[in-house]
Amino acid sequence: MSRTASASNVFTAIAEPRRRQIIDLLSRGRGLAVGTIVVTLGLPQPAVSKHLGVLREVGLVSVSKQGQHRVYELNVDQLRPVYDWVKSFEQHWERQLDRIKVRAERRAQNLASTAERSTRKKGTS
Amino acid sequence: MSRTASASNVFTAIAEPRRRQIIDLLSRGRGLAVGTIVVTLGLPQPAVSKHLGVLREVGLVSVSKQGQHRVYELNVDQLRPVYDWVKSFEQHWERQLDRIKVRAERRAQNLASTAERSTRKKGTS
DNA sequence: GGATTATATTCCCAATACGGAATATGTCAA
DNA sequence: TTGACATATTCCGTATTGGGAATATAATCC
Repeated sequence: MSRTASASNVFTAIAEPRRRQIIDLLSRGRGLAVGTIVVTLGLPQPAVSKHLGVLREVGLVSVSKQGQHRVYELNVDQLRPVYDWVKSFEQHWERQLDRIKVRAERRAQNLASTAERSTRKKGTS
Repeated sequence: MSRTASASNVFTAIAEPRRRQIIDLLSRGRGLAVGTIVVTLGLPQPAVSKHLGVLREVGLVSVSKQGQHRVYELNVDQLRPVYDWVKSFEQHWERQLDRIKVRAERRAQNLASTAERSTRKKGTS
């Protein structure tokens, strides 16, 4: 299994767009057979099986046999490391938003006082 | 530049552990020279430059020349797609937490009633 | 058993990825 | 200019990736 060798971590697993698609698909509709995924995403079956293999390997999905199909289910908790990592930057956006807000307010102030001044001028002229 | 070719998206860029290290490092200490990164992470300089190249290519960092060094700065907003994607699974954790909570409460109830029963038994015995 | 369906695996291939060593480029200082 | 730094780029080698086609495995139905 060549493609799975170094895909030993979740970050690598989710780097693939198709795999994120599969994850998205699995995140709604609890438990999907491979065939469903194949049809829904319009990918060749071997490709889907391989991607599912990678996801399985890092624990992002788990399988259960159900008759002649395998039903795949998302183990959403395995995404936690990604969530935690990226969440640690949340504050930066907030800070940035704050800066933008402050700047906007300052601009508004300036506009207001400019308007006031020009109004006064108009009024006095 | 071989490694940068298909690393055209942020998800691929952050798949590399070293690159995440670099991002982490840059996230504190606004603006770092390459040499600082090299020393701090203990990686060979060419490796650092290459990784920075990838990060630059996807817009995750930006450079400014400052004398004879280049100062790299994190563009944290470029991590937004990752954040947004993974955040969409937040509710699943909450749901899971809810389930756990409910189960815990049920357990607590059972324990309570068991305790009550045994107390009553004790009391009546 | 034999055919059919569902899925996994294998093989082959072109395209990268990443590391290391060497080298190029750019900047400052004397 | 020469030399010392700081950083980027190139070259090379090996490993890995993902796709496609073919095939293997497994379960189901007749």
